[in-house]
Amino acid sequence: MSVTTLHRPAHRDALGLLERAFGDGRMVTAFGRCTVEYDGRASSSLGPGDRLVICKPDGTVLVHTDESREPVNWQPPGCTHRASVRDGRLRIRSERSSPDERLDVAFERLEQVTAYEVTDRSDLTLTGSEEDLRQRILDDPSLVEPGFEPTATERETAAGPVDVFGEDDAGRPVIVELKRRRVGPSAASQLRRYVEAVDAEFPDSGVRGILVAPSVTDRAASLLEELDLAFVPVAPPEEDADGGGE
Amino acid sequence: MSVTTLHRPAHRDALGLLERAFGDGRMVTAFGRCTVEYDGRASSSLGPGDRLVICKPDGTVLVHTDESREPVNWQPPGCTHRASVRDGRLRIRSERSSPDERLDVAFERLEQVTAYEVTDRSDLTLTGSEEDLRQRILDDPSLVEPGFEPTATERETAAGPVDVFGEDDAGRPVIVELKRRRVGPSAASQLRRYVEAVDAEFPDSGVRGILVAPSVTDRAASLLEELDLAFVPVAPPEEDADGGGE
DNA sequence: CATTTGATGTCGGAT
DNA sequence: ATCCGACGTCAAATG
Repeated sequence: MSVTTLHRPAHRDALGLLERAFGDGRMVTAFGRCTVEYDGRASSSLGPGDRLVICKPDGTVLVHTDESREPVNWQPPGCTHRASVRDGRLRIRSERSSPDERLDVAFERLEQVTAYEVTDRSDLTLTGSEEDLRQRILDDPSLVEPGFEPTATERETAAGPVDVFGEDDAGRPVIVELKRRRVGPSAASQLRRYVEAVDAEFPDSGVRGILVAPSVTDRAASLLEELDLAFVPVAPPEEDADGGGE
Repeated sequence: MSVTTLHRPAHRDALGLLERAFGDGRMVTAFGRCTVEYDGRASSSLGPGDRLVICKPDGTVLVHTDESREPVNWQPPGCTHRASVRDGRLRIRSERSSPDERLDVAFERLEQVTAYEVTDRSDLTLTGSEEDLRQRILDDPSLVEPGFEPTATERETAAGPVDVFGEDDAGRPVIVELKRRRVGPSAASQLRRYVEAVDAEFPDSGVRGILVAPSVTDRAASLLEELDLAFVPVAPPEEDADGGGE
């Protein structure tokens, strides 16, 4: 059976299903009125309300309300779940160490508990990432500027790895920092740190820094100018402009 | 009825439930073997597999596998969901504009569909945030250094708002940058931008920058030294050190 | 709207 | 394990 559901279960029955599901690696959802306590990197307390709780076999817990993409409370992968009944409430506790963190959900009313068998899986293929932008630059370095010649990607510097490293037509070292979307001041600072690091490696070589992104904010533009860094606009990856459909 | 569940429903029945649930603002979960296509800020394609799909009345869609805290695909709040049946598959489409984004889930096997009525809600109270750290500093400025006197929080500068602004015992302007956890080089850069901005406001006033955080990485430490910025360690917010019984 | 920054960010990769 | 930067980051506060 791929899905097992209990509707308004007795605690005893819900507990049994949860323990079996946790034991054999099934994913679980529980819905009902509950409170949630979290303690770890921070601490939080959530009063009674209707929430959907998801427990994954990898140790993840998600507590979702009917709003927002983000869970109101959660536990990351690697935790261990336990279910129990105390004070007439069904409880789900999920813990981990390093860092020590603990999440407690206590249901005062449990509407439904479901266990899912997840067998099939496929991988996601994503396009439009910074990696794609780098590939575009490597395919056509003149997108950065005529005469630019990439010599390395992810080149290590004292300030961290540089996206694309190369030389301009005058033989000067060029550091290219890629961003897939409009950037703020922090990207300029980041680029500047790289330039300084490489400048220390090759004193007086005239190291240049070029930020490649769709666009920059005003503040970032000022900062780039002040730091003597260049900005090269690149169009964001083409939408499949297939007006399509309907 | 607070929860409505259909087990291995006919498409027609599932469609009806989805349309009703979308119409009257209920939250929905659907589990089964499906493919997912996304196009918007990036594009992605997800082959057939077992996933839990959550549609919220605020326009959120989450597609979860049995691993990871993060949905493998999603749509943020503000989208509009529609359900349909085409090519013998139950489909859920969620779209929004600005930016134009579209998510399509197509079930080739639908194990269960559930609609939830979410009524109750409470607010989360969280402690241990940067805001808490600021409050601690303001309560006891000597945590930064003896003689430090805060004069403003979120003080505006050309580089953005400064966490805590004040004066040291010699009357020099002090910029305090707070971080709730161990910091890397970017925090040092950020602080440096603030210092430069304030230095431009008060030339030759000897503006100082102090980073307050639990700890810093080696690279950040070097950078701080190089930039002539100070670091003051603060213990992370106390865990309720109630060793507590097992 | 756009900008900026924090987050229990999470995640993946490299050391 | 720590460090580092990307992310379809998200979400809130602010102009």
